Formats: sequence, C-alpha cells, structure tokens
Amino acid sequence: MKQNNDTRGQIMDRAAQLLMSRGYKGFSYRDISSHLGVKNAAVHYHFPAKTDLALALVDEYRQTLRKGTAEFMAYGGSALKQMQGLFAFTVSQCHAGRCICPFGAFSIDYTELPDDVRKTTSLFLDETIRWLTQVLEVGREQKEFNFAGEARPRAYSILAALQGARQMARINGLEILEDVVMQIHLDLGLID
Amino acid sequence: MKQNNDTRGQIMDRAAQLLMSRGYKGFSYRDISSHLGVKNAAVHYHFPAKTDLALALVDEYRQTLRKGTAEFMAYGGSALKQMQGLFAFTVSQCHAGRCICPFGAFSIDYTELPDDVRKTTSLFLDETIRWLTQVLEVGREQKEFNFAGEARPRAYSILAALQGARQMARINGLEILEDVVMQIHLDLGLID
DNA sequence: AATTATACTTACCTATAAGTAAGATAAGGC
DNA sequence: GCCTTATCTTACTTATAGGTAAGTATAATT
Repeated sequence: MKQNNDTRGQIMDRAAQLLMSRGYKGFSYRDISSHLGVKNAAVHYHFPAKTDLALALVDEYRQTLRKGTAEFMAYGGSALKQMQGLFAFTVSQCHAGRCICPFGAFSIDYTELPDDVRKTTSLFLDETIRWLTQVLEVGREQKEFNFAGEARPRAYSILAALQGARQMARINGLEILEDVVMQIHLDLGLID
Repeated sequence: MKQNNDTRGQIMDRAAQLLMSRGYKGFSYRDISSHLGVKNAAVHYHFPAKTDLALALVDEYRQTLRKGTAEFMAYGGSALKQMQGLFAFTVSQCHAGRCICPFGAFSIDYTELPDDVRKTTSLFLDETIRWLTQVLEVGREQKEFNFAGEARPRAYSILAALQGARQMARINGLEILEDVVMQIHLDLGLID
C-alpha cells in the first residue's frame, strides 16, 4: 500500500472543515478518522500531535495567500477584483458551513495553543493584513477605491468585520454577512 | 451555612471570565470549582448542567442590556455617549482578558449547543442590534453622527468589526482593536 | 426540640480526549 | 527470496469532561 491514497490530504481537508465549523478544540482525531473510514491512530501517524495538524493547516493557508499575493504583485491586477475575491470567498466559505475563519478558530483557544502554532498564526495574520493593506493602497491609487483614513487600519477594520460577521451570521442568518459586505462596499466608495 | 456567600454569583463571574477568554467548550466545571475552592459538584448544585450556566449568563447579559436600553430610551441621552460607552466597554473587557464577546464564544460551538441556548443567544443578538440601530438613528437625527447607508446594516457592521477586532487583538496586540475603533469613528463622521 | 430546606462534600459513573507501543500488510529495491 | 520502508490497525494508557446519587452540616421554620 505504498501508493499514498492521499490520506494525509484528506485528513487536512477534513480538519480544515472541522476547524472552521467548530474551532480548534471543537474537533477530535476521531471526528477525522471516522469520516475517512480509518482508525484513530492513522491520523496520529500522519500528524503525531494535534498541534502538528494545526501547524500544517496554517502553513497551507499561508502558502495559498502567498501565491495570491505574488500573482497580484507580479501582474498588477485590479485591486477591486482582489477585494471582491475576498468577499466572495468569505461568503462561499460561510455557506459551506465554514463560519469561523482560521484567526477566529485559533484566537479562541489562543492562550492554550503551543508557542509554534501561536507564532505561525500571528505571522499569517501579519501577512494577510500586509496583503490587504497593499490591495487598498493600490486600489486607492488606481481610483478604484475611495476611503477615509490610512490603509492599514482600514485593512484591520475590514478583516475584523468579515470575521465577526461570519460568526454572527451563524447565529442570526447569512444576511448579516451580506449586510456587512455591503457596508464595506459603501466605506470603500464602491457604491454612489 | 445558610448565609449564601454568593457562591452562585461567584460561579457566574468566573464562568463569564472563562467563557470570554476560552469560549464555551474551553472551560470546565473544574476550572470554576478549583478557582473558588469548592468541589465540582457544588457547581452542579447551582447549575445542574453546563447549559443551565450558559443560559444564566446570556440572561444576565440580556438584562444588563435591557437596563441600558431602557435608560437610553427614557432619558433620551446622547447617542454619542452610548457609542463611546460601547467602545470603552469593549476595550476594557479585552484588556481584562475577555477577548471573546458572548456572540463569538457561542458562535464557535453554536451547532453543538442545545436549542434553548441557541434561541436565547439569538434573541440577545437581536436585542443588541436593535439597541445599536436605535442609537445610530437617534445619533444621526441629533447630528451627532454622519454615516452612509442605513442604520441597521451599519449596526451589524460595527458590532461585527468589534467582535472580530477583539479576537484578532489577542493574536497581534491591542492596537488592532484601537485601530478598528478609530475606523468606526471615521465612518461615523466623528473625526474631521 | 424536631423538621425542613439550603448548600454543599464524598465518591462514584460513563464518555471521550490525546497519545503510544507493537504488530500487520504490502510494495519496491537489492 | 529477503529486507526495508510506508501506511496503516489493534489494543492499550492516562487525563479530563459532564454528570449523579447519597450523605453531611448548618440555618431557618414550625
């Protein structure tokens, strides 16, 4: 059985799903193994400890973001498109039951996470903010956006609103997320 | 030992602290009992099940909000003051380690919460939004605020941003929350 | 003084969590 | 054909979770 049936990948997929729907403490190795039809120890084989899994997930997110950032910087694409991509991604994730973004999921259990997971999560947040700040700055230069204040705090504000809205949407419906996306459009001067 | 040393109150205080620093699944009865110097079963005496505790907490929050709302409606106080009160409260809570507001704490574990807790949390969110919407509307009428769009989605947006910022602040520092509060000031026309 | 209700403690139960050590199976290289 | 390595399973351990039943001490009620 040398040919890797991609169990490792399936574990990560399922873990990502569970992480974003229940938080870090909200899922167990059993949740993963039973879903994949393997035994608990099989998950431990690929990820000895739960923190290894967490690290792998954050690393994956970071890599995805890095690719997106690199493409944006290289081809100098539309900032508006990047922003709309973020909105669409957030809404679609929420529709798929992934109501908690990684930052939300880890921030809850932050004090009990091992140092390396905290560090990587912190780096990921930094990188995300840097990307969004750049998108905002470029968008303003290109007259796509029109917003008050500096780009960086605006980036924080947008990310925070999306994170919060995503969670609140679970409680009182997806319209909340849609409303908040609309407000961000307003604040970026994208609607009259 | 009839004279109630307010064990029940102390349990709720500690539970509130734990709920907002670790989330609903993040604390156990043991965390509470050991902190108070009583046995586990003592907590079960006052709150037979954990959901009873959760309900009591949400009810307490609701009552506090209701008082605030009633006062605001009765005396027709300054909307700006109400808003600044919300900001100050959020920041101070975060400083005290309460980095997760009740909505955040419950939204994470929402799918696994019993129906009555979900229902009460949902009501609490409704009431909070209603209050904030009213504050925004009154503030706009009184020319204290100047913001684009309707009041209700703006209320969602503000609450979501505060909730998200509170959590992100734990990961990358309290400046995030301060930045977001500043942005809200901007969007409400409270700064130049 | 006897009773009752309050506020607990002691001592348990069951379920589930993360994690581990040792064995089984199968594919590929030598 | 043998050995090694990757990928699991079986069978466990330890810790902790929520929860309960029965007993105890004290204060208030009658």
